[in-house]
Amino acid sequence: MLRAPPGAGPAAAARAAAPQSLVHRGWLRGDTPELADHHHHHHHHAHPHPPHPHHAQGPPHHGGGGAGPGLNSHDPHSDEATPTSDDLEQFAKQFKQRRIKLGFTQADVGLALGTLYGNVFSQTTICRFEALQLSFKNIPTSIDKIAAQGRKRKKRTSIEVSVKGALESHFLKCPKPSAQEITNLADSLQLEKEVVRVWFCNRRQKEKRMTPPGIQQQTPDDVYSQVGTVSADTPPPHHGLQTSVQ
DNA sequence: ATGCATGAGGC
DNA sequence: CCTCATGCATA
Repeated sequence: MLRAPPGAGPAAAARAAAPQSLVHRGWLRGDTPELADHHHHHHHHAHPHPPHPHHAQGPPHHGGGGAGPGLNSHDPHSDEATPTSDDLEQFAKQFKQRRIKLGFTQADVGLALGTLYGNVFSQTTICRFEALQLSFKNIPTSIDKIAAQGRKRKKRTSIEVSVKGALESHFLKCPKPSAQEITNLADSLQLEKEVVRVWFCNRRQKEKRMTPPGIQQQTPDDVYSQVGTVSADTPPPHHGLQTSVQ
């Protein structure tokens, strides 16, 4: 699966990466996401805990699937990085292509980022970023998360396919069962209540990633009926589907 | 690439 | 307890 980078360890990866303050504005609209060495870069060290709004809700993210209609309510006030879903998509795409071209793995990138900014990203995060399954609510939070880890993680319980099927069935009927329902469902399936509860939580998250706003399953005509409502913006065709896997 | 798990923050 | 963002471990 993951193989060592072609004659290049993390060191090489670190040497190569150098976007600007990834955790800030530079990373969404700055110059091209060049992984190749750059020029100036005043390393303003990563601040411990800026009063970042941990996670604001309201998913402006849309799946890479269908072209994202201009649903952005770009705040007119000249603050700054009000990332456009469109920009993100383009950036992610270029980012991935560049990364692959240079022969780096997602893990390499995440590690390199950590080496440079003390902000480590996991392979998972890089992967989800490239797949546009991240919302950018808070990029710098990974620090909080990894810092909080110092506990014994429960072994991943593997749920049998048959059981998964049963859970799926219930999910279709009731995506959000009550504590009581979870309890007896867990009982009938011989699983810990917590496992079932978490399963539903994760299943709901998955649902949102698979059916994000922007996935019009209606007739193509419908997508055109909304132009002129939000903005006279011209939605670029984009790609149809993200089928390319590593 | 993705499934299950952990945690923060919000009701 | 839920939602979200993340990550370890795994298929």
